[in-house]
Amino acid sequence: MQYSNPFELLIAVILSAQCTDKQVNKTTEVLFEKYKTPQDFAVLSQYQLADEIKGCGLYRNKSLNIIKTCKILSERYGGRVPGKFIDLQSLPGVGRKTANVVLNLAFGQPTFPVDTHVYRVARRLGLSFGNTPRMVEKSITDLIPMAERGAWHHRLIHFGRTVCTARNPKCADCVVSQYCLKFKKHELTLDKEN
DNA sequence: AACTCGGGGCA
DNA sequence: TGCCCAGAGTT
Repeated sequence: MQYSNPFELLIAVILSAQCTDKQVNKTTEVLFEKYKTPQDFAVLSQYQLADEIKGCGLYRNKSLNIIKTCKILSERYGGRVPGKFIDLQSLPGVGRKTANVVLNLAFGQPTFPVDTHVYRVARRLGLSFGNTPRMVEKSITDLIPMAERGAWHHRLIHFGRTVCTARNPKCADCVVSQYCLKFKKHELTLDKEN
């Protein structure tokens, strides 16, 4: 994702939940042409914004959250995106994953955003010392050099979408099944439903 | 832990 | 057509 400032990045990442980057790019290309600042978004009605972002799904939640977030940004943060995790995560529509994406891409902080694919793959392969999202996050962050974070993020996601899927993982096609904790413990099998 | 939101992607 | 989902919030 290439966005010209932290605010556009934040909005784009909020929109990207359960939605493809392609759809987000198509939506934001039009959206940021009309509205550029938190103040521009804060005065929109929920229905106006919902209509603009409809293509990204979950539009009722997202439009309401974005408007709330933009009001907070303009009233409490001088119209700027805060650079602290605690501040970001407390914004409506912003969870651990979104906050970490913004911290990494907009503020250059060494975070590793953990989405559902990274979360699942890390636990199955035993890349994490614990099962909670923040333990997976810390384990992965410690394990992978920040210079390679972006590349590994995409590799793990692609791996999770194509091979190490949530249901019916393709263990027969998996090049690392011999190292997989779940596979060794027979909690994953070659063809049974998981 | 389980549910909801929802259009898009894909078989 | 029907199933799943490159998340977060609520109960």
